[in-house]
Amino acid sequence: MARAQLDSLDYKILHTLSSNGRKPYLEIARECGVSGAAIHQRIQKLTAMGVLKGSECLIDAASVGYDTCAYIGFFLKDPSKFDEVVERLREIPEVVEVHFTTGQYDMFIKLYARNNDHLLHLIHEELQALGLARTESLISFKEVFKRQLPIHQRNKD
Amino acid sequence: MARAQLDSLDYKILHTLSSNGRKPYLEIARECGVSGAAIHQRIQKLTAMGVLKGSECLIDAASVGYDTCAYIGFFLKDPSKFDEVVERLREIPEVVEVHFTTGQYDMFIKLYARNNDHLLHLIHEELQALGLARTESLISFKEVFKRQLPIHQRNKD
DNA sequence: TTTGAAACCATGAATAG
DNA sequence: CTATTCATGGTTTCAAA
Repeated sequence: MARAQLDSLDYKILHTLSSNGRKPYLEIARECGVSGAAIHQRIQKLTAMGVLKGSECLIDAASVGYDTCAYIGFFLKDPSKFDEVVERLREIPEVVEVHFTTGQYDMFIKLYARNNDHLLHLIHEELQALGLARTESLISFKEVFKRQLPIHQRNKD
Repeated sequence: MARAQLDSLDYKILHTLSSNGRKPYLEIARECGVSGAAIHQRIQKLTAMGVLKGSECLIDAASVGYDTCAYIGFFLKDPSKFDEVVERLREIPEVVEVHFTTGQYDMFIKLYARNNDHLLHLIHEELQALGLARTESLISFKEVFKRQLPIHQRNKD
């Protein structure tokens, strides 16, 4: 997706919703000095353009039983199987991000596991079966912070 | 945060909101066969417990001018300055995640940049000034997918 | 957990700038 | 093409039980 042509009201809406996905449109409208219907129409436009891709709640991982977060980089034994590997990664619910990267690895993923045993299980039973070579894991023992992209009123070109 | 004691209604609520942060409470209530007030009270409880930590909208990074996503691992020259470094990373808006990790690095961060030049600027001007040794960058040229933690009705112990 | 009531909000149509 | 007003029905929220 290319850079979208957005004005300052669009940015204000995105900035607002990025920190509170449930903020009422009317409240945003009051903060921006426009009508509620205007916000509603902008949000429909941003969604249709693919700039806004839904909303989700933030859940504390440890509270729901995921104590381990890890990043794993790897090369594939058979690089022609990229797409197939992606599809199989999609079926492993613990895998929450998949990137194609430059340099050090072919692919780089983020996953959550219940504990270290579960992580080992995921790596040995689920991931190795996909045909990986040279796997490297990086275990996060503390996520110090996590936040959204910076959305400015006016982004410079 | 330790594992919370949650029942299946709590999990159903989290699962529902994790894919649609704006779903009306009454609609969730109908799907779960309880009153709207019950959902409202559960969400207040989950929020007070720290299980639910707000909600945010999903924004397409490229549409708002961020074409480059990178992960950077590094060691600190002076490991006693962890906390100070975290505070300074917090002031760099492009840095969206900070982890303390085992093994390969002291710290591991995720950031977004407008383009490769901007990434280079961030690394050389902003990050190096924090006192880093042995930095390694990993540039994602495609985020194949990104999704939420798996939330099941019933998580096994 | 439920009900019920008041306040509030989302949504779309029609209209005006 | 985008914003506004307005009407309708749905939603949030709180107190009381």
